[in-house]
Amino acid sequence: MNAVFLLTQLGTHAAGRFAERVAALGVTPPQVGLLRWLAQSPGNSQQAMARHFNIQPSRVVTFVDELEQQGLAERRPDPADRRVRIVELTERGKEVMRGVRKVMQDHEEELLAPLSAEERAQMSDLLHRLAVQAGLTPGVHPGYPNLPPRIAKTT
Amino acid sequence: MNAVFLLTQLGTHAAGRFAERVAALGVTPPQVGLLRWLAQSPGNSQQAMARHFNIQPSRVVTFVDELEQQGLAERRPDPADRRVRIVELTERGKEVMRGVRKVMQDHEEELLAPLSAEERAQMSDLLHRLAVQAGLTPGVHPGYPNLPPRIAKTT
DNA sequence: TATTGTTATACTCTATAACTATA
DNA sequence: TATAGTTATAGAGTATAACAATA
Repeated sequence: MNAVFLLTQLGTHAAGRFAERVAALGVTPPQVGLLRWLAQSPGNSQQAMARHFNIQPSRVVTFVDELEQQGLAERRPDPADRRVRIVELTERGKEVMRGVRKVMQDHEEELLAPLSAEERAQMSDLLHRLAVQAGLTPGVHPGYPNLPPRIAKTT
Repeated sequence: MNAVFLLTQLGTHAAGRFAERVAALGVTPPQVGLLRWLAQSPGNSQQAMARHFNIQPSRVVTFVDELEQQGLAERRPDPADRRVRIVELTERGKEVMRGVRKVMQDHEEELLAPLSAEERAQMSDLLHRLAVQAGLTPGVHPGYPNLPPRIAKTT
């Protein structure tokens, strides 16, 4: 079987397994992406979030609504510009993030189980070079925006 | 960046690029999966298709309807059992398949461009071992069934 | 009774555009 | 006039269950 199809197959499989694991923490993979960014780069507006993940502002509203309902994040007014809402992790959000980090480790260990430490390093190196050439943003899953050009009707 | 996240990122990216490429042929990635199977294992029923791709029979109906409307496949009655419909590629379907094979080559070449022949072999080997351990079915993209355990609402 | 294919229905995910409140 | 956030609406994708024809 060719390498790129294997890559796609494994990537999809890995995403599915990850979804199963984080479901135990009560969050979805897209939410995990947002939480990780909120943890790493605090003090950003919803607009900044939309730009970073390359999604529509209206989707950000939905995501942040969800996180707020689950008590994982909060909207805070920006004193400098009353149009802007700063999004921040709550204590509970930070706690979930600790769980997410653990899940990521277990997930990695499960999927790479058949490889030696040396082979894992090899793999990382090869994948990293492909990612750079493909122009992927580190830490941002490409599944966010309108990636798959959905339709292809001939008629 | 960890290897498994890179794998997921690249897999999703690769799937998106592939979708763009086959769109030029008037088909979607799921359709390509079906067409490939129809080409390789002719004479199968819709039920067999549902089992092979691990999808609902009702989805098969939709898929085959589409392929039939685009003139790429046809339903034929099974002489032995009048409940069964055999699905077959049309001439036009076979022609599209030739285009698909070309697209797959170009796609592979584009994504693996940064790697030498030796590194590609290495990569294939590593990925193959991961795929075997993950229990993936060769040639079947795991994106078909109800893979992502969609919801994770806490409330 | 069981199975093949089909239809009907509902629910999630996402894109677009119109709207508000501020600047 | 432009921007941040919001609301409303519509479309694709998919799961489920009920159904007709045949075994």
